[in-house]
Amino acid sequence: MPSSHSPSIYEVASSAGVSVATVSRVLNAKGPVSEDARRRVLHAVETLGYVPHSAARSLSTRRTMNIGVLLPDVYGAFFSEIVRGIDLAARAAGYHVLVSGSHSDLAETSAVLQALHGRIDGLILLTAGIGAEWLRRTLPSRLPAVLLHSSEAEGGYDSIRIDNRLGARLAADHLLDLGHRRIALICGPCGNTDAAERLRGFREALAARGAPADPRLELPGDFGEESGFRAGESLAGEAEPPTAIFAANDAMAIGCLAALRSRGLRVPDDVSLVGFDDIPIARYLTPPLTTVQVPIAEIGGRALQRLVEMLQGGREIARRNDVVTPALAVRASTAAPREA
Amino acid sequence: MPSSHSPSIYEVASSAGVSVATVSRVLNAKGPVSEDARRRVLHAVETLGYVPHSAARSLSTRRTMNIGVLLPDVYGAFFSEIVRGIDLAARAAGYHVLVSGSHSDLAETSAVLQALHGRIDGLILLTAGIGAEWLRRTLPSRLPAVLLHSSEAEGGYDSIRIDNRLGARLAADHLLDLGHRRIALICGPCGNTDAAERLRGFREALAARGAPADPRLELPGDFGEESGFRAGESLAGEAEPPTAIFAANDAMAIGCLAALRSRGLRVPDDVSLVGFDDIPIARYLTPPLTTVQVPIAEIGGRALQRLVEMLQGGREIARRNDVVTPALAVRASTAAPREA
DNA sequence: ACTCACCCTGAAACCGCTTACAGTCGGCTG
DNA sequence: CAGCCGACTGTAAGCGGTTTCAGGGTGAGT
Repeated sequence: MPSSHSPSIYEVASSAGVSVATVSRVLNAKGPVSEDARRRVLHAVETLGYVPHSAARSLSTRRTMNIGVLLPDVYGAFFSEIVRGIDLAARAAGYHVLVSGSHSDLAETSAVLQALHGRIDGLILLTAGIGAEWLRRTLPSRLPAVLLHSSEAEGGYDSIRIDNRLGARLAADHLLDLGHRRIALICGPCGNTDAAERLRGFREALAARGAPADPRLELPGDFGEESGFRAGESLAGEAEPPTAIFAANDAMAIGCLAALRSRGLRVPDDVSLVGFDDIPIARYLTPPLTTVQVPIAEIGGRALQRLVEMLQGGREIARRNDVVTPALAVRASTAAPREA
Repeated sequence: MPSSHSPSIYEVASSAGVSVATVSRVLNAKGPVSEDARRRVLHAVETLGYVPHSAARSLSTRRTMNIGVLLPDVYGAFFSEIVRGIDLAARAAGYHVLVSGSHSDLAETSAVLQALHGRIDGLILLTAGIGAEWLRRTLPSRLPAVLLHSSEAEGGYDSIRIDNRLGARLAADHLLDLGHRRIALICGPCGNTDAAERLRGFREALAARGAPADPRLELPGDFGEESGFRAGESLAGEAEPPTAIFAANDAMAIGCLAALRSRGLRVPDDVSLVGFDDIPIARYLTPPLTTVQVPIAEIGGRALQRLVEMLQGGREIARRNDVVTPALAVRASTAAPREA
């Protein structure tokens, strides 16, 4: 039974008959220590159940060994995947992960950022929809940060982003190749740069092939299942429904699929459907969802590794703005249109 | 442009022409401060862009204002929901959330727990499958903790658990009421107490109604989609397939649904299917999944609130072992058997 | 005018750890 | 044998806050 309060390094030192400096040296493997002293210290640590107090350590080393992850919202499979990737890599590197999500507005985000001061060594920020100037104003300049999902290369910050335009083009081209001409789009939330880029890529692909651009076929959405469902209902109710639908993410595709089915439209026989993200369950839907494949967890892991490099390597590391190239996973939710 | 290093409380004090004690008093709204001094301090804080260093604060107050969340694994919608609930409540209470997942074995978990020492004020632990004695040996006795998903009332700890047996009975009774007699079960991972309880409730319900208990209809699973898919394939291949299937969680139900569909079995016409958890997409599946509804995010939120009460209320709070009662959400994946 | 309470304030002691610096000691070299 | 070097160790000064405690005003009561 250990004593009721956590022992400090002083108690370990006196129990081992050495000074605190020696205890510290043993525990951090720094500086020379005689084999005899080392043994005594380790023994004292063991019997007292000593664990260094990390706030104290942080105060003197100026490192906390934890990194912050700020998300626009903690919701759904996408979030879960990205955090999984980060957590895995963090553990390997000896870091801890402090997450925070559901930031309704920028003021709140900046409050959270403040509260994180001194609590984290680095930051991974999902910034879809956050402008570069806001970042520059709000992010402490000393805080190493990696931006995920930022729009263009945000000047001055490291970032990893998905080539959303390319992904959207892949999806649209796939549908065009199958012979579809009336293709609807379920957009993401306005203000979200990922969503905007996907919209742009989609339009470009259609324009490049001379497909009609019908503004009534671009429906609003918010990346949630519910909005996809509503869009699907609305499209199914059209006098002349589209023969294919591209949802800007998988969650909306799932909602849309449910709506189409409830309206008696079969996928892919009556309508083809493409999603974006390739969340784990996409392949288990009925029918399996054709979608733009993004290595979500891997991106999270890479972001963390990059951050650790920055933390260890100091300043001399060159900034990088990586772009991840998505691929199309063709499954059974797409087919040639009926009367093609 | 703020100076290149973060200002300390001393710089704020000298800039405001007061002592550090006064600055601290202003910032923490403790002790009397003249209106004049308060204004000067706040102004200095503003111009210097001062943010208190939380490690230093933690060292002297002995509180970190962050709580740890340990999960068996960071995966899927269930995790995401629970963290969302915790995060939301944490923000409201001024706490930060340190997550850690993917603990393959107990040794690793206990290492993580050690590393968390001094880093967190309290702990929320998803313990499905962790024994009480391990907890008592490993958890620092001073660390307030709330156990989620623990099996029985783990002596000496606060906990919130779902009544898994009841949930499973609800699901089974629903199927029995519809007239099903050959009901298959896709189990969760062995060693997981949630899974074990669900199995138990399922068997009890069948026994209570005199339904045949066929061990070949209890298939292994691991809470992942893939295992549900395999189970579904195996069941579809039977000479005499069951008329209903109860999957111990929604992810496996989704996998199973895909397998049944690919084998040409229709749900619910040929086979009824029930899941467990009611993850957000369950209602958007085709057909919408009948499932045992668990307020996942709410449970996370309650766990955090409970923890905060313990942290603020001190020792005089009575331990509680809450049980959350699930309800059955009947949707379109269940129907009376064909030849009933 | 003297006390006393009360409000406000600052000096200084912590919190627990790291680390620069200044030894101590034994053994080797010249 | 003096001198030096190198391996080891301890003392004490931070890190940046909070908090105790004593003291300096001020106004009221007598």
